[in-house]
Amino acid sequence: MTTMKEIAEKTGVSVSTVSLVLNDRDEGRVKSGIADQVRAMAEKLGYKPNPLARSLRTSKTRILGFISEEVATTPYAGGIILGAQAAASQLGYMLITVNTDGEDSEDEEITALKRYGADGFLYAKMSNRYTDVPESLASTPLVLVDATDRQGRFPSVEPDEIRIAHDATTRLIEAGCQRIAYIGCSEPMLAQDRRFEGYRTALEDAGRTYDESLVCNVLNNGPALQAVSELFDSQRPDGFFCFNDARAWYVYECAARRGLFIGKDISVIGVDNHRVLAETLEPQLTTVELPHFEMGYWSVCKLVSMIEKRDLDDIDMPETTAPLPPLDSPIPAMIRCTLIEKNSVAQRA
Amino acid sequence: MTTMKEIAEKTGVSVSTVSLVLNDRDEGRVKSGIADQVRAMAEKLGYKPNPLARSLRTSKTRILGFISEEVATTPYAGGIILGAQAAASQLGYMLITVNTDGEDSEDEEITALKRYGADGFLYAKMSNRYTDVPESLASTPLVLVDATDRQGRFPSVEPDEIRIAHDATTRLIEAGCQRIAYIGCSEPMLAQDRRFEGYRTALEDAGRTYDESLVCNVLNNGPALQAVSELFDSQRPDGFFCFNDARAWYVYECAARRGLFIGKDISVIGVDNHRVLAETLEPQLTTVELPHFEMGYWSVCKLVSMIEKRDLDDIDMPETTAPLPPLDSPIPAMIRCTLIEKNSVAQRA
DNA sequence: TTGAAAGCGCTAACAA
DNA sequence: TTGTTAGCGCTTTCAA
Repeated sequence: MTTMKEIAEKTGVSVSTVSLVLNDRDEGRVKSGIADQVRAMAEKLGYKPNPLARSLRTSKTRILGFISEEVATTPYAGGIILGAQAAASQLGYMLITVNTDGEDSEDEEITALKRYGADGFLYAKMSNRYTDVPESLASTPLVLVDATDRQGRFPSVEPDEIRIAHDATTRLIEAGCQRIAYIGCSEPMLAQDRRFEGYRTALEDAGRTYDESLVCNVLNNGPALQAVSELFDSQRPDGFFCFNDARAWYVYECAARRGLFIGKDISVIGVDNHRVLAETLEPQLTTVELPHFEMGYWSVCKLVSMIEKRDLDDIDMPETTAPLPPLDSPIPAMIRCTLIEKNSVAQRA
Repeated sequence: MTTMKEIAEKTGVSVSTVSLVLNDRDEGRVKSGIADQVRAMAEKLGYKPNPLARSLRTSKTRILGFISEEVATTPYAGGIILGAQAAASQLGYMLITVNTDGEDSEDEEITALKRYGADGFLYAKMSNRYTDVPESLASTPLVLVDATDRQGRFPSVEPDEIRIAHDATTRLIEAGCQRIAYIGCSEPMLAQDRRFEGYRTALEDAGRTYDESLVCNVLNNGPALQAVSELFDSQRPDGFFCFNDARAWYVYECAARRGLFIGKDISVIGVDNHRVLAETLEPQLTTVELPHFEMGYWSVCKLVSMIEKRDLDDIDMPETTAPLPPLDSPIPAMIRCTLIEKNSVAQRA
């Protein structure tokens, strides 16, 4: 590893000059001839600054801590982390991802990260909920990801759940569904409340009346299938908006057992948390993809702008995001919908 | 943040003494009275060493790089990372997880990590394959995770695929299944070859003849369901060993469409890559969980033992896991798989 | 316009 | 048994 010292020696200048030049602080302070020489030598020797030494001096590490309970364990987390990493690397930061098992380890991991000098933190949850931020985090720059600070002290980046649900339900309406059910989540969380709201207002916006007997909130196990089954038979819906793919699966199962086909007899849109389902059932199940990548990406941009106290308007998203597919599907019952939208990420505060 | 200097001043000794004591190198070099005083003061002041400064001096960072293509994007990766993180944190290391999008970014990320001073690397793949290790990694301590070095230069930690398949198939035999099918993966990879081998030898070990018409290797999409369907009808198997849960899904689908029930009419064991399925279909599907946590954990132990050039026999797995072979296991490249069986297979008399 | 010098917090060889 | 000293590689006054 080449050091500034070597460059200084080989160029016949002092280390301070090298430092000045290589940090682009030479404007009007170092003769441009010298500056050029230094730069050339640095290039030739393949100089790369030693971040450790720099950090020791500046107490800025360009390290970001990404803290999540289960996030990194769940499939959909991947997108968030990927996005966060992309942004970090583009902005010259390094992302350290840490999983905490909920309780104990959390504070430990946070202190560890702090000692390594993390400049700021991302605090991510699995699904949008009101969240209490651990005290140990309160003193450093912090952005919540797919979570909302209960005390409203910290900025957060979250998907626009209402809109997601509104869009999905509207799709079902436009596909000609008459009786649209909502298979939700019976655990309390923002995502559930908001998706339900989106479902409801979409119906109302289309001039329909919301019918609570078409709603069924279940957990991810046990009696869920039974509950969906009952709804299926008693209400005979022809369209389903599902909180996630696990729930869409129950509908799928009901249909299979009754000899019905999704995309033909009934329409289903599910928010796709676990990519498997989309991959496995692709032709039949319509999925809504949450803008995970974008969430991660945007959170990091936000965080860095806080750390460096500057606007990051110049930073734009990479082109990885897909546009909304047109709604011209020939078979109305089969709506293929991959909803990835940059602007469906709502930014708060 | 308290520094050694402060401790030195408040205790009236020199920094070197403090350093000696706090690094437990004071045996016979510092009077025990002084040592005690120093330790007490450190404790009182809540001293934590500054890893940056230490690293700058020692050029050891206690940072480990975890590199994976898609791993962190896929659900089952979570376990590996969790395990790796657990081990790292227990051994006093920090894990930096990096996703590369395959080609370009890989070398970049690696160099970045190297500049941050990573002491060693974990290189993980999604499913056991022969892997070419990037040149940039060849010079540092390295352990492959769920992958095998094509040139055999680096140690790797992988599940015992043959045994997994053998166990699963045997289980089906014991459950009384007469015609056991294997739904495999048609992409070439070690895991597929080995699982197939395990399936086959299990049959033979039970005195049965392997029948190739009961084997169906498919991809994860398109014609897969069709192929499984045909096998289902033409061969009428009563037991299925599936390469992964996506494939178990096809069997599930076939059963549902024919009014059959898993766990009653047919038995299915699938290797559970995507935890969702286990959660959703828990009562019906028998799953084999790969020892992901253990793989991660053990890889880190192995890596650290290489870095520190010492045995880690004293390090044992946390309680959540099954016993592991000693580090100098006769087949060093292979880790014995821990089979976690969640549910029972349909029992036939 | 440049360089000398101090120091970030720590370790380690060497003196005392 | 303890302290002095010299850095690790970099940034940043302050003088020249």
